[in-house]
Amino acid sequence: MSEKILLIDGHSILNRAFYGLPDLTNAEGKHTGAVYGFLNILFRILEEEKPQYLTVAFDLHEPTFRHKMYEAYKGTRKPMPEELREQVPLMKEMLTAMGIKIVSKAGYEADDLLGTLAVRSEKEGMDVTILSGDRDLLQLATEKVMIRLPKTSRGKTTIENFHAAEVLEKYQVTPPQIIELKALMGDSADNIPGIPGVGEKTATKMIVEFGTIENAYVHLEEIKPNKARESLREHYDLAELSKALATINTESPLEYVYEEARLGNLYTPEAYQLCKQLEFKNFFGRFDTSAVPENTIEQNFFTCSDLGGAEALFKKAAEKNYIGVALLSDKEGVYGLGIALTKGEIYYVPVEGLLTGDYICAALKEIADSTILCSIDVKSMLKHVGLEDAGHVFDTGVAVYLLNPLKSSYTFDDIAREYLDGALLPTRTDLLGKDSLKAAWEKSSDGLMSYACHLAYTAYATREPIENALKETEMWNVYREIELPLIFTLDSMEKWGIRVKGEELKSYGEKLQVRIAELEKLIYEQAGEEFNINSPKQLGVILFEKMGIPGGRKTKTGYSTAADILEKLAPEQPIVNDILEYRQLTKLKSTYADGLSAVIEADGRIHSTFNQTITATGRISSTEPNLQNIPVRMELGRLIRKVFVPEDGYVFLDADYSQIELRVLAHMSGDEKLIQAYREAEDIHRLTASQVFHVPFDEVTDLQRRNAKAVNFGIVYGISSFGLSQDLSITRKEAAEYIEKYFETYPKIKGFLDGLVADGKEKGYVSTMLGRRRPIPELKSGNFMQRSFGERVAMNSPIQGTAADIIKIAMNRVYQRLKEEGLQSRLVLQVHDELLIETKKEEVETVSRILEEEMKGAVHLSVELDVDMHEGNSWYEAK
DNA sequence: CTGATCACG
DNA sequence: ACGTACGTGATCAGC
Repeated sequence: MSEKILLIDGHSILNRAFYGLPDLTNAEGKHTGAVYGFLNILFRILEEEKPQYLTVAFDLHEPTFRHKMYEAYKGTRKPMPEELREQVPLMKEMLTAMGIKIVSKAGYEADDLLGTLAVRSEKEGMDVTILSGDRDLLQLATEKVMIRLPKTSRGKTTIENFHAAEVLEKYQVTPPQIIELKALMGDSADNIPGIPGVGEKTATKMIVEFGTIENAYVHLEEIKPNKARESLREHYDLAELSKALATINTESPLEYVYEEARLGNLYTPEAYQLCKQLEFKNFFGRFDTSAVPENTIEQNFFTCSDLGGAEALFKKAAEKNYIGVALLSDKEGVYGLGIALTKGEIYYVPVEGLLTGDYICAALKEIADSTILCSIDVKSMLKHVGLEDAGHVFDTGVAVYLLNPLKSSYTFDDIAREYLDGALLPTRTDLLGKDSLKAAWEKSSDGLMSYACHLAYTAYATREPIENALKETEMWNVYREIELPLIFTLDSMEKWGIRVKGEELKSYGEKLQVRIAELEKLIYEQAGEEFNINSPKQLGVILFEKMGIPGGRKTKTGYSTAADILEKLAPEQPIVNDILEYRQLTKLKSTYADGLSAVIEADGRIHSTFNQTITATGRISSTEPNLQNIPVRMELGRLIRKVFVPEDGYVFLDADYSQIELRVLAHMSGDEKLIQAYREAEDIHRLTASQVFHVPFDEVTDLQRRNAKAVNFGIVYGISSFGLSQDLSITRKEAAEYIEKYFETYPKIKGFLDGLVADGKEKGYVSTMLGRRRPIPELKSGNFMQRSFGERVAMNSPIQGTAADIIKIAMNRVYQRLKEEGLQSRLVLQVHDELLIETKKEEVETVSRILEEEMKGAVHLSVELDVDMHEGNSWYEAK
């Protein structure tokens, strides 16, 4: 087995990664996307190829021979965007840290070095793989030299591979003839002028026929298209120049020692540090961190495992103005407590012997009377410590979420790095590995102690800078008035949970199963074979190949079998309808009937988790299970809501805002016509239709109303004619006309939306009415698709986010009033614009008044906030 | 572990 | 020319 060398075209791959990926930045604002993408593809290729040698070639930023020749011909190369330029040294630093050989040479391009090394290595008897984004390199392909060209389409990277044979197959010419082809066609990206009037087709024909440009000149008179012949005759100098430009020099005088390029351990401590700095979390797992020296503060950690010591510690803690705490706990119990009294006095109190979880939690509650507990996750602490006053806690996680709601998680090492001057703390995985808290506790691991202390330290040390940041960004009010109290509201909802009739859920599932089995049989009969209906891949083959339904194709992995596609393609096919019904039923069974059954707890209730730090817009989300997507639109699914019932002696009161987002739009835009519409109309979609289509209110057709409704939605989503046309199955042109008419009807809306985009571009973020921000880095992207996305987000986020702020205010007030007025009724669910209260029967009147007052009065807008309310003995009845 | 699909607002 | 509606989470297939 011969040895293998991997040669990488550094700039070219970095370039691909830069344009193919969203613009990532780390906490310091350093651009990292290209480096990340480069590493991703590097790791992938290494795993596939397993080479013994590896070298990355870079251009130097000095003009090379080939540049000079070209620049003499015309101008200079186009500049590299700054966001990419700054990543070049970073990339080299990373490669060096990983012990990877880098080559570059004054006067030579990376291409030349790659070509030179490829030729040399092949002579040494090696297999060669060249990774580049540049098709020019194809001239180097042989039987032993493979060129790999990564292509990113729709976010997914596929790689095209070329030995000499594949080049011939795809381009009809040999690899050396690629040079001739390029020279004739030209390549604006590579600054090769080419022959005017000669494109890919003509060039290929000429080279296939004559082999080389020189030979083509010999046979000039035989060249077919007259235009090409004359152009060629006229531009012989250009052909010569182009050929020289396109030719890769395979004999560069490069000093190169193979041993220096031998692949060793890439996952060095230096590389790990760099990955941490750049926040490449996905790569952390690749490093063996056991031997990595950490920048630690551990010398200040003390364990306090005796009762007397703990007492003294708690007493001291109670005298501080604020302390950092980390209660290590899960559903099953409490494992320990980290306490930071100052930046240097950090203690760990394990649950052990006389120091029980209950004791520690009781102590914490008492301490909170006289000091502020700063924690990265207050809600998890509330599960065990019955605090009631938001004034006595500081939630680092929620605060950092407000400052940047785009992150997918808020870990202490991230928070420390961002708010403590780049401090590099070990990660949870560094300290605990893959162990759960419980597992670590059972081992009495030192890691657990260190973990608790690092958490407490971070919460303590970051409080001030984070508080300052909230004030500077004018989000202190949102934090204090909305998010902080919300922690307590959500905690209460989670603790109460919602009662579910397990038996009925089970029989609902069984009922579904009967029909599912019938459908399965029908589908197999029609298909003529048994297959996995749940596999889009298998299903696609059956429908579009075996059964010959026309018009397939859509996704990168094969045919799309999504419901809307199938409905448009073959609404009359019985098998399609059976499949759609099958899909619907299996969804209901697996996600809802079976899924919900599995999470009913011993108290007969489901306790979902409401996450406060997930969404980019400020909404909350619900997990394990998600109670915010229980079916309602279709009757069969809606029936599931019958198993959600109040406790005996209670009923449900369900209250939802009517079109809150459109009302927010009316208010924020200040459009008098839309505001007036809301003051007048019961049915805003019908009124919109009547105004947009200039017909009397009572004569609006169902179709007109439906269209108007879709436009209303579209506006809120960040309108685009394409999106609307998809939704309504109309042409883009028609959709554009609707939108235009809408903007004519409500003249201030367009200005408002344009203003949001302009504002977002200028500031880098957009804001809700209450000051919550969402950064939109995509607005600055050079990529059309990403920038357009940014623009839609700039239009949608302030609206969706303001609505989220409003219902959060309402929830907090409802929760507070139920508590203050000593009522037994309780808030149990929030579904974005809807609140569900498990209401004591005697309190129905009081509670409905509270709901109406607090929901309508949460904020004052120039349109009324309308609330629909229903009472029932199940969620089904109350909705 | 990612993509496709589909449930909700 | 580019290729899309905004925001979520759970499940299943198939690498």
